[in-house]
Amino acid sequence: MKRRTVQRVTIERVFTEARRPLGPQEILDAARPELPALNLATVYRTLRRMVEEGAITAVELPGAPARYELAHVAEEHHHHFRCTACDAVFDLEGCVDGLKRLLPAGFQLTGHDILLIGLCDECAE
Amino acid sequence: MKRRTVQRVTIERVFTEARRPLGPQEILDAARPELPALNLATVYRTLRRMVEEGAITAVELPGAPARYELAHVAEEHHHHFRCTACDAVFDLEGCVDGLKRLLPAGFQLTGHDILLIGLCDECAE
DNA sequence: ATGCAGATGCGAATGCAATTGCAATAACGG
DNA sequence: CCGTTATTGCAATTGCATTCGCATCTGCAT
Repeated sequence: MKRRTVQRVTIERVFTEARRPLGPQEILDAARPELPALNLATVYRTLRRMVEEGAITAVELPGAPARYELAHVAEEHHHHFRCTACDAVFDLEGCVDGLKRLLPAGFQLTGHDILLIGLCDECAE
Repeated sequence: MKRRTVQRVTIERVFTEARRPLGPQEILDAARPELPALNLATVYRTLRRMVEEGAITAVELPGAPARYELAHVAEEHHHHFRCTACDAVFDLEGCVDGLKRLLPAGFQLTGHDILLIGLCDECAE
């Protein structure tokens, strides 16, 4: 039977408060102030569990370990922004047109990823 | 002093003939018919060397090891397509407009990656 | 043809993210 | 409040891509 532990509750709250995709270490850092004993292995176990349950989904990024975001966010088609200074990832709203135009003859398009890169508001100051 | 070995010449030719980004194992597979003794470590060493020399550049992909493409291809701004069936990556020409529109207030845009996903012409048949 | 670095092949080793074994801990139904 | 058993912390382990050590080989200047 599934139990509602402090660790799990805290990790869930970290997600809802962050409002952006988080990596395992980011989650640990965010949770440590309130739960100093939290272990990275527990974070990984909880992430895996939450993915299986469909509570969160993985955000794969080029050349970086995956981040995770709440499933209800992921349901809305959207893309991401990565800050080159603080390495945080943010959700973007909306999409662009004209992707099919890039497709070579005979290729079938089933999906796409767009990643904007630059400085987030905090790092841009 | 730098030497012109069969291994290196073969790897260079594999690149020019492939006309798409290649991963280390793909390079090995493509070269093996003519150079059965070629070793993966040599492929890695050669790739590293070629990156340092500026002959090729790395193509980072979400959730997959990097591929490499000839530098003169990379100089032209372009994006990539990944086939979900054969896992090959292809170069695309052109780009799209309206990316800035996705940017939240205060964020600075310095670059972007676009990856189209689907079936390549061969796998679509 | 010769010699000497540079390059290769091979297996072992590394780095890093992610996972696991296990004893200790704690959630929760009764 | 108890007992069961899921969950945790911790350290050790895995898996995978990539790199390294070193003896051997081979371009290439002489």
